[in-house]
Amino acid sequence: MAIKTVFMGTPDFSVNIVQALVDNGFDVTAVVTKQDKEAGRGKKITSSPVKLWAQEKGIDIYQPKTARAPEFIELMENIAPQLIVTAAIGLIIPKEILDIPQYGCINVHASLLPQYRGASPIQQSLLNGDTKTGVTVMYMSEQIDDGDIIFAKELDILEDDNCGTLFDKLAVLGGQAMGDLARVLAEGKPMGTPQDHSRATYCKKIPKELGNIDWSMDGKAIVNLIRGMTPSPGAYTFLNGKRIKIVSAKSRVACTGAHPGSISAENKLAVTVACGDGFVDVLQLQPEGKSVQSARDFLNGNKITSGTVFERNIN
RNA sequence: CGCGGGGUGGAGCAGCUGGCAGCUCGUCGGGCUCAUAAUCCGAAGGUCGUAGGUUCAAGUCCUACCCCCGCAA
Repeated sequence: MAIKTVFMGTPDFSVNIVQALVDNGFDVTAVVTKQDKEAGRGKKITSSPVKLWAQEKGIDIYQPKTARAPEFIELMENIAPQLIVTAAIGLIIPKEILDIPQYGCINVHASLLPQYRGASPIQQSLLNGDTKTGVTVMYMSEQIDDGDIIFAKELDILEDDNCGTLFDKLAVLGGQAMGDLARVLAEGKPMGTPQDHSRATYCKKIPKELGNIDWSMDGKAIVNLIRGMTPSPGAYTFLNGKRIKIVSAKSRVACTGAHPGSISAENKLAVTVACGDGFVDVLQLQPEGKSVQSARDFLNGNKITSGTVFERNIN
């Protein structure tokens, strides 16, 4: 028997989850997603990925300004779903709605809770240089990501992973988790295990200024910053008054008296930058107005001489 | 009509005030090397985003359009 489900989510990550719900036999009768907004060049009106997906599938779409609105609560009562699944919905769900479905309101969160509750779990785990992450399937409560855990799936973070690749991997893992969820629900409403609240950590929305690289930091920290900020909003630095995004890099510890940020153009395959405890070999970058290019291409087109310095400000 | 950068041989770039299309890399052939992402010699490869216009002459000036990208949201 198909479980009547309402899905709530907004970004691409969420699309994978709903798609997986459909693939696993859930009866997704409606999706709730954020309102359309002006975005991008030319300020065009843009719909959320979940909305575009639902339009294609012909599934009902609701875009409340706030989930607390009485008419929205009433709407949910009328739909009377047996289950609500949420994934990265930018809305706070009131208790009145949490209590509607018999199977509860289940959230998919991109971290191993209780670590990284909040808005930017994937970014934070990379910024901290973690080697393991995962997705947690849990009941929603009235507090942020603190509900009882149904189950979690782990994933190793590789050195080459950045926010973009990890996002994709976790979206896939989240999709698999929906398959697991379907099997669990087939045996009735599962019991959740309370989180160890004493070990909880929180992460807020990442401010884009964080991407401004401080070359005096340790190489490892700079590389983790780059990994966590890429592809969006990106880690950046300035050269000759122009912003340059650093897309990927490796670090190595070495003795150097070089001024942090100064470039040594010895290697043709990397832009080698001095940092706090050695060097950061920049492998891919993106000058303002250009597209992403390899360090090799960058060096071919720009006459970089040793002593050129990446700055923190426009100057 | 939010602000701005850009579309030039396979790649990344230069080409100021219009007058034989250049640089770095790659590719192909050859030399030197135990060897090489090193080095030397040589070669191929471009309707300069598209369509018009100005001019004796346009990559270079003017007009319209298409595409890519950064910022801001």
